[in-house]
Amino acid sequence: MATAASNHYSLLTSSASIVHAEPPGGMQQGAGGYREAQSLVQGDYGALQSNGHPLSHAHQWITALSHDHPGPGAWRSAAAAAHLPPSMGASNGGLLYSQPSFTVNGMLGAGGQPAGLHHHGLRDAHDEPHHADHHPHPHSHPHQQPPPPPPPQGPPGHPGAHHDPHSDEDTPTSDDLEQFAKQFKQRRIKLGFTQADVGLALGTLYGNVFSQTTICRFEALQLSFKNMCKLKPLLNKWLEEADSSSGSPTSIDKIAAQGRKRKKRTSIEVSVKGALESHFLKCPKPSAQEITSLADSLQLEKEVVRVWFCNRRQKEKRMTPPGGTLPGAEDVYGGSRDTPPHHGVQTPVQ
DNA sequence: ATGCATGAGTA
DNA sequence: ACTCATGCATA
Repeated sequence: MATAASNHYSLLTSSASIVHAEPPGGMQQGAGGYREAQSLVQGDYGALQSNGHPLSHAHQWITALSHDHPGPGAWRSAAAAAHLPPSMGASNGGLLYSQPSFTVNGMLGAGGQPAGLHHHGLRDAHDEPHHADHHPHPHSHPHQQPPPPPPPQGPPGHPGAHHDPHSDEDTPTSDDLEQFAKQFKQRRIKLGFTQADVGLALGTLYGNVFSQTTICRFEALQLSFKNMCKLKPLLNKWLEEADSSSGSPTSIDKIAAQGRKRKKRTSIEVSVKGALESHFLKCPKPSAQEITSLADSLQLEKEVVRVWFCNRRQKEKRMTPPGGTLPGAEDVYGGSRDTPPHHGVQTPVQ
């Protein structure tokens, strides 16, 4: 039977007392109506400490980066870019990451490190040509890989002064990002932090919490170019703080995702995935009706199919292609790429 | 590490 | 309705 399309989401009502036991086998594919329900409980994230925990952290999404930016670099304040010497010798063999990540280790100086003091705006200083690079050609669906290596985002002052790629000033190149990501991972591991730890630390440091997922994707360069650029400064700063205050108290901020019901993850059968794959190759952007009929033939909710395509497209836009450069189909960097002699997308994947 | 999902911002 | 950044849940 194809895929389980559960239509009732577990209500993770606060606290960790409920161990939602989902009986496998109860897969009913009813029409989905979760969209409606979700809008009712919108905005419960920040206010659901029903346990009586003195949790006062409620600001997580200050990511209100719209079109109101400081203009001159927001990050280029002072942070001395401590370029990390590539002296790491051993790349760990892998499975040493612990999910629990309750490592009470978030650094944060208790003595001289006012963590949550002032979280300056983190909006990415972008005038980002959201569509400045949009497909010049009216048709041709192949794909478009915009990330023009370095978006011309010259600071209002003196251009033509690039020399050190490690400086958090100018926009890094894809190559820089790749190197940074690698070094970051090594350092992080050596310091004994998990990806989740870093995510939390960033939250306490700047007010922006990130999940293990995001850190993981950063290290694996599985984010968009723009996103990578945005996170790099933060992670860079974390590194500085990390090795600087190694052994400081910690502030375990437990920001759990409570409340809000999330649709249970739909498992799509491999065979069905294959079908979707095929369609994607033919048409990466099917129309609403296309999706509907496709969903019908595959016996999936329309939403699921729609989301699948969305996610699929995003994947295409990531930086590093899965499993390295595909033979004959590698052009993640669009046409404006002069194939640098060095750096072959390698994926050591821990 | 990754698949499916949510939501803000846009077009 | 899409893109994009991000994350819960899961393999």
